[in-house]
Amino acid sequence: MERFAADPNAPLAEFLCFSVYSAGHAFNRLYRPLLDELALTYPQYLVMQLLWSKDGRSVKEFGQALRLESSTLTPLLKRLQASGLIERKRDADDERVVRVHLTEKGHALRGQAADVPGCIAKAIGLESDELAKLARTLDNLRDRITVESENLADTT
Amino acid sequence: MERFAADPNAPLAEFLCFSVYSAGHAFNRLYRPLLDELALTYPQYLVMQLLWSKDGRSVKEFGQALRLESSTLTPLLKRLQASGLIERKRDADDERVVRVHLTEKGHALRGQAADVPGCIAKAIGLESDELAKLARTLDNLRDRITVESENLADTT
DNA sequence: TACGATTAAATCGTGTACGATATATAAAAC
DNA sequence: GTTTTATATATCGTACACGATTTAATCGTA
Repeated sequence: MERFAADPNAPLAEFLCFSVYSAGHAFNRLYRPLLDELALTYPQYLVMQLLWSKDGRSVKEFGQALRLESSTLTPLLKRLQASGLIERKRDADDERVVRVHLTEKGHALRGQAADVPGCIAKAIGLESDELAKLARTLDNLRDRITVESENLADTT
Repeated sequence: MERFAADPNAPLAEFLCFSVYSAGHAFNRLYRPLLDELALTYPQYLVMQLLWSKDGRSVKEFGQALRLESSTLTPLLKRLQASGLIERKRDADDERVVRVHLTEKGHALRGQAADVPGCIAKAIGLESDELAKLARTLDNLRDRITVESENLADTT
């Protein structure tokens, strides 16, 4: 392997990686108390969002949209099925494909989830312009989210 | 729970969350082939970095630096101990505290890891100025990382 | 049309991550 | 000085997340 240790940007790059890593955890902790009320995890919530926008997606489509492998999605979808929110059926035209459909209960959950995006937006507390800039410093964002996350947890 | 669904930033906020979430995965996939050569995971690598900069840290200090809980760190540190890279000892002055020290092997790994930051910096491909702006769009960053990650995996 | 190659999911093993809880030690309060 | 409180790790159960591999179905092409 080549050596790039002399690159002066090397430490900054690693700081950025850690910022993303820890910001991800912070977001997860922010979502958790909201999604607990829906008995969903964050990845499950993402799957439900996709289904609410378009029903009958294949496992592959979820993988492309969420950048996840079938080894992650298959167990996740089975858990959503066990919760009674979705059904999984082999495609009649192509038996390799598994298509996911919302149940009554899955449709009904949509109303309950309507609050979530607004709560997140409020917790993040950014204007549309700033969102487009994607948070000038992820570290500051992470800290703010952590505080908001704790506040949300307190009032729940 | 209050309703904020009318907030026009709500969808943007959720997009940002997903950007961070998926960028985190992308970084992980970028690091994996590099860290495989060291037989480390990314969180284990972070712990080693902290130890290389200052030995004898407590579990709590790792938790504060990495924003992780003891329920995450304890098993992780036990695995590093099982690999022979670190030792865990109760602090003599305060028996509640567990302090972590590098072994010979742990010290030696530092040299092997010297390449990693430069490889990451190169893969991300940003100047110092841009790093300070923290990637104007995390989605673009994620895509670039994914490509670089695949390239790295090919040549390994 | 047969058969090798490709594709879509599923399975398996390992390693995070967390909240809730437990345990042991130390500090504080009385 | 004992009892309460706080602190530092550890344990447990659940759920991602991945790479490697497997299985089954479809496609390509000779």
